[in-house]
Amino acid sequence: MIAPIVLPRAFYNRRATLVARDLLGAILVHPFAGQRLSGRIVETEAYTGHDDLASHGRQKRTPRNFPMWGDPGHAYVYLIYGRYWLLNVVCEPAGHPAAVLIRAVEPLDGEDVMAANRAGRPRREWTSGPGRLALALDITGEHNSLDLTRTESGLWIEAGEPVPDGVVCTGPRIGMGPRVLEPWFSMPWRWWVGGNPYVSRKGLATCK
DNA sequence: ACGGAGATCTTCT
DNA sequence: GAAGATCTCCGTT
Repeated sequence: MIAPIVLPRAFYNRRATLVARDLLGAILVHPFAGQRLSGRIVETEAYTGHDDLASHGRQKRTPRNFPMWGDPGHAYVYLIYGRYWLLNVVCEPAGHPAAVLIRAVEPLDGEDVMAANRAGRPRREWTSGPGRLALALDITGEHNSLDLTRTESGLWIEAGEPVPDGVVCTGPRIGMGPRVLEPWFSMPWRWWVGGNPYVSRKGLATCK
């Protein structure tokens, strides 16, 4: 068996929209409870800096959002609605706040653990959403700011089968309030694998 | 299938 | 005081 390739820092040291595209097909890995929990990334969203009304990078630096200003390739895990953890990967050079939200994965390894973590829910609902996948893979605030380019961190992302352009869809980000007008037709923010059952939601879509 | 409300922490106005 | 990169439950259609 060929050793898996852990995505290197240079992969993340680019514009968030490009990283969001190229993360499709990559494998998120979290060893937990003696097993390898993993999933194929099938949906992402890009968030950038001061000019992005929806991004935490537009706000002041705070105890919550500080990882966005750090080195690319690190995790930014934050609590939303006081209830769910959301996993992001930091992009762009340090000092430029930007990140990609992992919105959905397709379960690969550790399915029995995921099933237990998702308490009897149908397989489709294990990892089809940013909050859900964090529950399924046991990703929490303890993983905030870990270096995802090192397996020693206990959480990392491996290269997977590339997803060809013909299968990729783009659209506006999910959950944006009325204040945020998305120029998604000129600059795609949300990326997903067309037709994949684990994509979290339908929505306006451009597919090739 | 669809819509509304609640849970509950961080940040902003 | 209110809104938010969410999810689940419970109501009605």
